[in-house]
Amino acid sequence: MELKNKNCICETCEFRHIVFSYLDDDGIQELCDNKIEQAFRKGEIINREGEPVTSFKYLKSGLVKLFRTTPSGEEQVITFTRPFEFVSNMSVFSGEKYRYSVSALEDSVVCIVKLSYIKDLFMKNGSFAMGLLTRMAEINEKIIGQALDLRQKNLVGRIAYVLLYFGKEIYNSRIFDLPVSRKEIADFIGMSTANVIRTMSEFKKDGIIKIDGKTIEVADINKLEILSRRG
Amino acid sequence: MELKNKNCICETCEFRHIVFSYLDDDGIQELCDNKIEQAFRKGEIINREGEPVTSFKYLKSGLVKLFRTTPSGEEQVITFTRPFEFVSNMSVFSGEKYRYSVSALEDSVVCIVKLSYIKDLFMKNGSFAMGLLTRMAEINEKIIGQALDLRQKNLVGRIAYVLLYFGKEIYNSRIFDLPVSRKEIADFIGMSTANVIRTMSEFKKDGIIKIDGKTIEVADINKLEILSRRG
DNA sequence: CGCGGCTTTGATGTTCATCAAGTAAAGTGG
DNA sequence: CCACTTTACTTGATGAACATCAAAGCCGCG
Repeated sequence: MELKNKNCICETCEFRHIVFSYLDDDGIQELCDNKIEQAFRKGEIINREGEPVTSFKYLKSGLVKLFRTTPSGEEQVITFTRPFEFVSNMSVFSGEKYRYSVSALEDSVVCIVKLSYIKDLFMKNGSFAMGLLTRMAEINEKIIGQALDLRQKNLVGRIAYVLLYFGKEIYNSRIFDLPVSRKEIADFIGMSTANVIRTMSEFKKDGIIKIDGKTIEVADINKLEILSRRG
Repeated sequence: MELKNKNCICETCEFRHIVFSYLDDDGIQELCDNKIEQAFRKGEIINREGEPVTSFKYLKSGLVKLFRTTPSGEEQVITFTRPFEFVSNMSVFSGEKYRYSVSALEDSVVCIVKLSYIKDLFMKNGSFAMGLLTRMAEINEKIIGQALDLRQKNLVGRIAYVLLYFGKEIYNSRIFDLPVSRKEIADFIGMSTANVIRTMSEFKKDGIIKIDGKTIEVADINKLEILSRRG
């Protein structure tokens, strides 16, 4: 976990157009002064459920998972997010403690902004506030929609859905390396690890996907989509 | 579906302290001028999934359910909400169309505010914006948390959870009339109607609850809570 | 009064979790 | 770099949990 307070490069950050599109150059400069970047290696925890929220964070690069731990000690994976989706989630404003944990699935860089600064900005700059609200709304809709999508499907449908999700939403490629273990997929779709593996093996036997360890190749996307829909 | 553009009584509306606590008297007066009240009878649709969002709505009195319809035509119930939780949900800012349908489970009154007015207010009044964001965040956390809670439980645990939810969160009473059919409970917890009924009958047999049609009395809340936790 | 929808219960079958045992892979310390 | 340990993965067999089907009773409503 390495801390680098780089020279300010926010002016050219591609993020600017997504999150802070309503800030002028002075505003961006000020943001920069209140921001640090932090790098996390694969597997490291970025936020821990229950700990106080002290800053506003967003993912600059990498891939993370949101999850929570049930009273009985099992992990529930809530969703996976790429850059341009916030890491802090709504916990920032809705409470003083993180509702979910966040960990890095790939090496990731997180921008960390003083919470008081973001709140101040939010109060003063209506456009910024509107942009932030809209973005947060989208993220929540995604999480809720995913949960509902999965809920209505059976095992086969859920596996197909997840594979399509990684292929289309996360990697935008027919071939990709799964960033998660089979168990994490199980924790995401709410099924047992053994059955996740079994179902993936069957997809392989049926020529729908090819598997080599973590590497997945979608061989028959049509069939996968049918399975996802009908599941 | 009856429309009444009452004389303005927003100054004394208990809502004021929840949603619009950061508006002064002039602000409230203005809000009133941009608002109408609409009454819905039990069973009526307030918002329909897929239709354009034209106004900002919140529940003044009554009880509603949020739901969506799956491609195969089944209903998925997302959550139930009482007054002080918004009806519009995040759809208002995150997209032009409603993501979910909303219908009245009891006779309900909805306040309808011009969307452009709310957006304008949001832009100009930072405190209002902050209050709104916080509230919306809470609602989303509730929905997501409920979905995750239910996901980790088995049939028995889910039924126990739902009964406790109605008793504690919705009615705050040991005896209450279920505002939903058995099928709607099934659509909420993601189990079959037959098994919802069966499980409730077993709770009755075991003396955990008493059932008389829609009327439920929680006889042994301890046992119910244990079942909910262990389920 | 009769129809349709909601409720109830039993019987049956499918789906999925669990257990177990073995293999591969990945980290760990010498 | 190798032996060791641990963790992830895989597959089969078994049983539990749950859906589905069916038939009957109930209730509200036109």
